[in-house]
Amino acid sequence: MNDPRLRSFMTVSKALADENRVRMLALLRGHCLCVCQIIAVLGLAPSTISKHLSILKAAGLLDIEKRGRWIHCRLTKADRSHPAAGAHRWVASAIAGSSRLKEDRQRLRGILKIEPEEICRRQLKKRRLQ
Amino acid sequence: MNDPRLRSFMTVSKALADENRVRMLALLRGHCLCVCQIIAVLGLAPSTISKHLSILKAAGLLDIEKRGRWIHCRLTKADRSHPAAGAHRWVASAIAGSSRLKEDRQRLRGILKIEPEEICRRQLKKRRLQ
DNA sequence: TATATAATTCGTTATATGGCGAAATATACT
DNA sequence: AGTATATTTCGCCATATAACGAATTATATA
Repeated sequence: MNDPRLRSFMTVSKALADENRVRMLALLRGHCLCVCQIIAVLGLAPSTISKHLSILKAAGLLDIEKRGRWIHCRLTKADRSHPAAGAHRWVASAIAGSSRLKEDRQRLRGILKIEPEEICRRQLKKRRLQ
Repeated sequence: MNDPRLRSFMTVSKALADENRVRMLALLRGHCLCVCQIIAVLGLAPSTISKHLSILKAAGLLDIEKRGRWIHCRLTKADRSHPAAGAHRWVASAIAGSSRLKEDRQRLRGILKIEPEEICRRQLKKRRLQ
């Protein structure tokens, strides 16, 4: 079965079928974020976040840009023919008004006031204590 | 956590995260079908199809109408504010051109030429042989 | 009322998925 | 070159999900 159209659709729909990944997409709406910032907002292990990001990237829902040791993520813009484009529109309209995502945005505002270096330092310290 | 907006979105996105359920939605685009017809096209066990249908219904993606012993399914139309409405639009645009779904439509054309009673009779006979 | 039957529910099994921590990788800094 | 560190990969475990067949339910028909 070689059906690229259906397969890429399924990759996107499966990517959207996890609440934490949807939270990530919501965070990235309007922001380009460093992985450590996403970790800080969602409160999941770095390895977990990393896996989620790779799933979203494979689905064409976000782009990853490497800047030295830091990795920055942003929602994809281009290619209206790819399922991901329509998915972004759907997600944006469907999740408007979610209280949980609102809390995430609130937490993000706090995070954005701190330097990324400081965020990473705190996460490292926290992990060493455990 | 009481977040109806996000919860209903997740119910829909999880409903879309299975290939066989997407096949069902594609079949129902433009047709109102009996459960036995869907079984005949997809070739899955009745109990499996039934479970998938209940998931799609719970997500607000299809309506079920009981006509005697037969149950007819159709895509939902109403309520543009529900995530399901946007989902229908996204799915329709994203899966256009899938070869697998085209094959399903082809098979459906054959099925639609047979009386539903005859379909059920054949399925019953087949199951009894096993 | 008894039987046939379209569909569902239930119980079981196999596979997929999400989560973590430890180890590995890659890049900056000394 | 060697060390620190941001992120990823890997291996493991727990849970979720999809599939089936058997038993059940609900409706039509004899």
